[in-house]
Amino acid sequence: MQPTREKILDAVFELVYVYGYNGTSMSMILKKCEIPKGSLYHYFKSKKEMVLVVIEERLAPSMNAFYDFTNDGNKHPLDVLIDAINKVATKKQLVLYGCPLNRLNQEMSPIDKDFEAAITIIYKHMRAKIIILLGGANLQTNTNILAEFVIATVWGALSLSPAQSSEERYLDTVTPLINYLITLK
Amino acid sequence: MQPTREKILDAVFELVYVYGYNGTSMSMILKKCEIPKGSLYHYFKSKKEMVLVVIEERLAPSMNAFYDFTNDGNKHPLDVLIDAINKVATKKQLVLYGCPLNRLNQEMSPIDKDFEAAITIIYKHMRAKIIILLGGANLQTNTNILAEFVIATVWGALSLSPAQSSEERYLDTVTPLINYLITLK
DNA sequence: ATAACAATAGACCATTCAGTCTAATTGAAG
DNA sequence: CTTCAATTAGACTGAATGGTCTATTGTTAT
Repeated sequence: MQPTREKILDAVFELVYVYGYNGTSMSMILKKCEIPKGSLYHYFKSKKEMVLVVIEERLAPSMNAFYDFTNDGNKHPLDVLIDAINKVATKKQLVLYGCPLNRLNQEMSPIDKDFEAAITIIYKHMRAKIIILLGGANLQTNTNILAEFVIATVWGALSLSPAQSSEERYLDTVTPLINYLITLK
Repeated sequence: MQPTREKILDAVFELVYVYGYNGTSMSMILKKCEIPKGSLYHYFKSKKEMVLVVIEERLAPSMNAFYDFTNDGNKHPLDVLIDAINKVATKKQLVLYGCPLNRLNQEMSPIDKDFEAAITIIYKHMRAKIIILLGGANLQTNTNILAEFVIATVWGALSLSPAQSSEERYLDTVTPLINYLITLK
């Protein structure tokens, strides 16, 4: 069986992803984990501190996994990037709820410096990986700007009304992005 | 002096924009308006109903104003669109907090059907206006997809970490989008 | 002037919130 | 077995939540 602390982090990650920080209550978390309150507060001293741990131990790894391009050997960097963009479509939760980092960012960054800082670190790490990847392509374009553009477009595409969200719609929305990237080769 | 009902709607719009639906309490609203609770509940029967009214009477008009292209006479449709994209940079609040429709969408659409419906109506209306605009350009591309791509990219660019948000950064992020649009002429 | 309704005023309510506290239970080390 | 800390357990707290209720004040029509 999963250790209590890990069980809590998993539950908090999922609940905050869907309901947001302010939309997730401690009682929802306790119910989902089926643990007593004393256990939770034994591991974490407050709700905020707990979610900050979730950002580090759950959100950061899941984002980094997505932008880990080290395996791709001799492909053109832009094709590696395009593959990553397409791969997003296969993750049902992403298509349905959007990027968890972006969601939390929009909710919390404007109102809490600690969240903003934690989220910004992950964002910059992602962006750095893309910039490094694109660096190997000798493009005419500014790769810093290009990396940010790609992230913005993917995040935006994932945030379009969940009402009609689907794998196809995401891929449609992202088609011009891919067309543009191809022209840069 | 502004009528009470309008004063409430303005305050709720601003507070929900920054703090989100769940992050905005009735007491925050009452404090900002400096009105007693009885007045507020005289005009609105609940928090939810009140915010739905804000969506209709404040959010929808402010979004529609942005995508009203009727005035531009003989310009190329793509230039009209590019102007609109650039104009976003001049709105400090947009650059700082992101698109209010997108923010509310991400927070509420996954968890409340009524919010999702109200937000989707505004979104579709915006998109329709862009599609009509692009229709006058006889492009080789699918204008439906292109419209969604543009909205996604702008929303995404506005959502990138508020920590370093600025007019310049937004314009940078959006540069590849504009470059791409120019190639379609 | 008075009736009738709209609007203001804020005390009050049940519930939920995040968080505390003490006690019981477990598990590992000696 | 005993000791001692880690963990589980959940009753409890004070503050904040969204919402109700009754009383008062303004305004307008007759």
